[in-house]
Amino acid sequence: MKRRRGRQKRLRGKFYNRPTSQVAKGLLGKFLVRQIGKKKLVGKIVETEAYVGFKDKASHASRGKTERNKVMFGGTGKAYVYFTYGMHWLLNVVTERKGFPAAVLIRALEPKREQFGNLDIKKLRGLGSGPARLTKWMGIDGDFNGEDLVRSKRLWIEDRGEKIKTSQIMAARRVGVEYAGAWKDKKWRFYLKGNALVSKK
DNA sequence: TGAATGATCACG
DNA sequence: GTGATCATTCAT
Repeated sequence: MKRRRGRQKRLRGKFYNRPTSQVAKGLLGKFLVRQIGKKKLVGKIVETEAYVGFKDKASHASRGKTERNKVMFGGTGKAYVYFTYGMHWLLNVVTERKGFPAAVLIRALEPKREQFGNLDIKKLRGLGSGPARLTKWMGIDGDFNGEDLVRSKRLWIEDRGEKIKTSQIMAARRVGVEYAGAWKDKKWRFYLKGNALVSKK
């Protein structure tokens, strides 16, 4: 039996070094891969949010560089992982040029069918639907802060040839940023239309 | 709707 | 040092 191969392409720096909303939309339909020893956890990205620049009041970077957010100011394609609410880890991918703080929050994954075809939708949501759920599922914590997704052997994003049409991409207000003044109404959350793993409608 | 739960940030 | 806040989730 021949193994089909060669269709999976890891995303490179060029993909991430673009305007953040474009990257956020571009990540929909790509696959987040977590390699743990010989095991792989794979989930399709179905929901993202863009956090852009110094002015975005919803962004951690709006009040300048700090110990926590410094990865956002560094190179593109790095993971920005932070702890919040005293119990949750959230995963972002850093975008745009060095020195300009911007990132895409990964909000929901659709666990790959081959691994989880026997689970009902409720259990799949428990794994991948929500930014803190997916990090818990994949075992992503502060140790991954600054991880280079272009080179890492344990975490990356790849293109598996799935094509997403513009008409499938929905834009909405971001979640949990009511404090952000006028910026709370920016439609910088993107998700795949009709997908059951999206965290909020 | 509210509790859980602790790092981070602004302030002084 | 201290107190308020928080890019969430789960149980009530």
